[in-house]
Amino acid sequence: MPTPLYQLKAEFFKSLGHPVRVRVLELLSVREHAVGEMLTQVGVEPANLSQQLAVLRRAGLVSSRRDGAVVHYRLTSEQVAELLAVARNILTTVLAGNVELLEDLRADDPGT
Amino acid sequence: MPTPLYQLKAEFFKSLGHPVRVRVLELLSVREHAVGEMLTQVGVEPANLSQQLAVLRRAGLVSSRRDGAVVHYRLTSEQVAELLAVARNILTTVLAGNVELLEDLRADDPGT
DNA sequence: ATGCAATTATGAAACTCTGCAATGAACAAC
DNA sequence: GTTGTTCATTGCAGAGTTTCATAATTGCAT
Repeated sequence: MPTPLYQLKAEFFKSLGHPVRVRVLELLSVREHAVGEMLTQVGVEPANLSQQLAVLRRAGLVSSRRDGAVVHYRLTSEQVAELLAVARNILTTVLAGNVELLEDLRADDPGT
Repeated sequence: MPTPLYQLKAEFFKSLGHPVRVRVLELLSVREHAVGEMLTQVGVEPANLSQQLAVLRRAGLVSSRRDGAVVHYRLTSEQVAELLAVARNILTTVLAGNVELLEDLRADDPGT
C-alpha cells in the first residue's frame, strides 16, 4: 500500500483534530448553519471561526453557499455525522475503561 | 454542552492524525502485531514507532502486552476498525468529488 | 458611501515531529 | 552472577506546523 495514502488519511483526521472544528461538524450534522449562528454557539472570534471553517473546506468536509450577506455551511456528506457517532462510541468505551481504572485505584489502599 | 468534551473529542481525532499511527491502527485492525512486525511493515526508526505507539496508548486506542522480549499490541476496541472504514468511505466520496473537479477543469478549454 | 457579514493576512506563542543518544527489560552464553 | 545482545521505550533538541489575536480586506445590501 502506497505511503501517500496514509498521509491522506492522516490529513483527514488532522482536520477533525480541533475542538472548534468538532463542534462545527456536530452543529452541521443536525442541519445547515449560517456562520453567524455558529458564532453564537461556538463562542470564538469571527476570524478564528472562519479559519477553522477554511480548514474543513480544504479537507472537503463542508461546503459553503452564499445567500445575500450571510454564508451557509453544510456537510458534504452525511457520512461525516456517522463518523462522529462512531467516534463518540469509542470515546465512551475508552472513558469507561478509565473509570474502572479509577475505581481500582480507589480500592487500592496502600496502607494494608 | 460543556467545552472540555469537545476538547476530548478533538484530542481523540488528533491521535489519529499521523500517517504512522493510521498505518499501525490498520495493521492492528487485522490482528494483534508485535512491535518488530510493525517495524518491517511501517518502515520507520524503532524509536519513532515507539513514540507513535505511546500516543495511541495514551489515547486508549491500543493496549500492549509483553511476551518475553517482544511486546504485542492490539486494539482496545474493534470499533476502531469500524471508524477507519467509515473514514475510508468519506475519503472516497471526497476524492471522487475532486476527480469530477479535475475532469471539469480538463473540459474547460480557456481558448474557446 | 456606510454598515454588516465573513474572509484573508500576518506574526508571535505553543505544540508536534523525528533522529540521536541513553536507558530499561528479558534472556542466552559463559 | 555478570557479560553481551536484542527488543523496546524514553529524553532531548532542532526544525517545522498549528493556533489565535489583531488588523486589513472583500462582498453584499441599504
